[in-house]
Amino acid sequence: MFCRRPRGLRIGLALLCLALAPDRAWGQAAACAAFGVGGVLPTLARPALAVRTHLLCNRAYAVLASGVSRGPLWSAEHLTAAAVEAARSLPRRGVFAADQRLPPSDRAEIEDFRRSGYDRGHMAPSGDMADDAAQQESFLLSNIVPQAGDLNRGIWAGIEEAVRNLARRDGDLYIVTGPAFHARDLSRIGGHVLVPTSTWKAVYDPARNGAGVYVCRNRAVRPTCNEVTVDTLIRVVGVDPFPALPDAVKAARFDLPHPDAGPAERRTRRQMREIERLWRRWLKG
DNA sequence: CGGCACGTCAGT
DNA sequence: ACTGACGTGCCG
Repeated sequence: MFCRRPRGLRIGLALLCLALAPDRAWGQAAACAAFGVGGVLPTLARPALAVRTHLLCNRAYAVLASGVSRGPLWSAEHLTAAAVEAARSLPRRGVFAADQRLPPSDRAEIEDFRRSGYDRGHMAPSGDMADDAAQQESFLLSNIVPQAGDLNRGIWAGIEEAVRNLARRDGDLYIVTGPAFHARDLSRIGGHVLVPTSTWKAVYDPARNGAGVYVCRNRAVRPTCNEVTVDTLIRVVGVDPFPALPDAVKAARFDLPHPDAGPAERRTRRQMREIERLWRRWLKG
């Protein structure tokens, strides 16, 4: 992970690579670690996810970029109330750009998203960033996945806002955001960039010593969200957002604030059929 | 992701 | 009318 090209490396070689890493890489890793609970960044519980990954450190978040999905697997932040205050008075702007730290074979390009039908969805949100430089870094495509517009601009935006409000109220939060890919229905845009089936946001609240995860279906028609435990995220997605947390905290349900209701969702034909089906089952007993 | 439930449809 | 393969949605 610390090496630029982990392709084909086995454990021993990876350790060697770690030992030989230049000072700058060590420094980056150390700075990065501060974004994780207890100084520990997220880990991958599913080994298949680890191929062609690159750990990238930014001013306000760390991200693990995948050359397979050509996007982030997780973005980790430590969001403070002070940062939220500063972000509030900062104009929201930035320029989407390919992340030149990644080799061309492992990164998304602007053209991949053009006319794809998907929004460029931030993992670490631009609205969390307290200064211009940090905000610009959030627009790097290593922090971006293809996201359904109604999700990105609807309930997902509401979740981001609700989480910022929680950070203001409780002082600080550790937040890890990422995509989930269901092998059953994978698609790509631009021939390269994998479209996630869901996007999720894990939140640890030190003030209340609790953690929970928002999970949203990344689809155009009915992009609904729900909450699950950290345990469920680890089992299903294969990312442990908070490895340093005790098992009891990961297993416990924890109420996260509900997002502000987005624009009223209109009822689709599919949804009507579902309602009819449930109604029939109810009548049967 | 995997497991279950359900709907569709083609072939008996 | 029955059956199994297949697709799709939901859930944790």
